[in-house]
Amino acid sequence: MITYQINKDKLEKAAFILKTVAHPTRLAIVDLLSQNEKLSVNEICEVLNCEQSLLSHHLINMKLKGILRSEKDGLNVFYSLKEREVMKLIECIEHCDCNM
Amino acid sequence: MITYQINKDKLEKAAFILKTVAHPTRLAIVDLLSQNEKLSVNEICEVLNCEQSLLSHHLINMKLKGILRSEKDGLNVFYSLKEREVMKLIECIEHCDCNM
DNA sequence: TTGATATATGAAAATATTATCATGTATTTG
DNA sequence: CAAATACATGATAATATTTTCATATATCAA
Repeated sequence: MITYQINKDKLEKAAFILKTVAHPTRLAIVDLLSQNEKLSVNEICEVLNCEQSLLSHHLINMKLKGILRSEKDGLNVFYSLKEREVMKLIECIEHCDCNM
Repeated sequence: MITYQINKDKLEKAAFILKTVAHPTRLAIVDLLSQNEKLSVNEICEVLNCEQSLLSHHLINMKLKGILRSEKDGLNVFYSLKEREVMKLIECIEHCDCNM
């Protein structure tokens, strides 16, 4: 008999966070921000070579989901990691050698 | 000037793995299998209360992406975690307190 | 105030994922 | 062999995500 105790809520929450990060561009954003305290949309835009509006959508989405925070300074908006824990995901994935 | 060295390939690979796991049912599967060396489709089906065919799709998908392995034994097919590293994702997520 | 720059917004289009259903295959049992 | 069980498959439908594009807003500088 298999027992299973994990909270369904927790799973959904976790999947939700994972989904937020499970995208090359968004993963790159997390990665970038784990190496740079804060970056403006424009800076990220250039480094990642991503269309401004699309990047904006991503950033806002990630902020909404609690992964990033933003702070306005004049014309710029600087984004930074809200939960530096998320960095661990990247590390974990980098060490994980799933064959594909 | 921001430097960015991460391999684009690696990001895509990582996002790919993450996507595979970023789903409540699939996360539950990983979780279940981290606590039980191997389980048959039927067992997982019952514990998760998931429709057989849908579960099969999930399992095969996860196997295809290198997260699970399967082994046939008579009528049953037993699935197990191929990369126990993936468990760390769960732990990580559980400790991560992203506010949502 | 005008123009330029940085970012956001929202609708629509393109694409991908997830779920459902009907049916197929393999294995075991009687 | 026929029936039952466990699982897989594949098409389609339902839904969600991602991208694009046109435009809006805010701030700064001249």
